[in-house]
Amino acid sequence: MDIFTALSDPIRRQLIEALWQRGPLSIKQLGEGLNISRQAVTKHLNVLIKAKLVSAEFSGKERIHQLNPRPMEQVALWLQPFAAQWDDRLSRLNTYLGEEHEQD
Amino acid sequence: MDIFTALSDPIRRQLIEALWQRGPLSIKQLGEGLNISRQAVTKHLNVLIKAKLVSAEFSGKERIHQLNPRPMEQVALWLQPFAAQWDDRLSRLNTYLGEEHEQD
DNA sequence: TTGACATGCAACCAATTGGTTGCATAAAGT
DNA sequence: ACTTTATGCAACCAATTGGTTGCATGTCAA
Repeated sequence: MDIFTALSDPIRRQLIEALWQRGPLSIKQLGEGLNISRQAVTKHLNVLIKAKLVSAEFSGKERIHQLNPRPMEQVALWLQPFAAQWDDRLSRLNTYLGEEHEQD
Repeated sequence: MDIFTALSDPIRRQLIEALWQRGPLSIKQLGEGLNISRQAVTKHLNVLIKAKLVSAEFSGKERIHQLNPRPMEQVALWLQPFAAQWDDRLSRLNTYLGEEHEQD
């Protein structure tokens, strides 16, 4: 599953934000704010898992999810070249990235 | 049209890259590398236009497209909070952004 | 003015998406 | 043991997506 696709759904982005802000959560907990069925939440989470953005493991009967934000780096790296034409702040950031800080 | 959705398709990302690298191009020119019909290219371009990522105007019989990368900033800004947990380079960048450089 | 070229519009189609409901199962609480 | 709770699996569905083809239109070149 492609990461850009995984991030293209607002609900999935909300799930990511929730995990970011509130730490590891179960399916039910993650679904609480959202106005969709539990199964719909599961589907979205599975998309995120396939994209490696989220990892899950069982703790008893609960499936606990954890955010794995590193894959999102790919997106940031794709965006970089274009950043030069954005606002001042981001163009300075782009300059920064373009300096001798490469490591890979 | 949501920007994340616009960026979620690989062909649309290719179109963006083409406009970035080769400058303003017509529909036909943009479709040349791709193995899909002209109309499919048009559809993708229209998605990018609705997302304000691309602007187009006619020059004679040709519709010339231009990249408008600034809207992508939104994506970068969404990504930012998570960057702290990425690699060293990006976490330093995040620190940089988190300093007193805010402006908005 | 005739023909070639670049495009728009519309119909159509298969596959995917995002959602649902119903039922089954395993873990935890009483 | 019984009940509740959290989940998985599968079927189903409507809407959207990404693609196609056919035909119409406006522009440019000969």
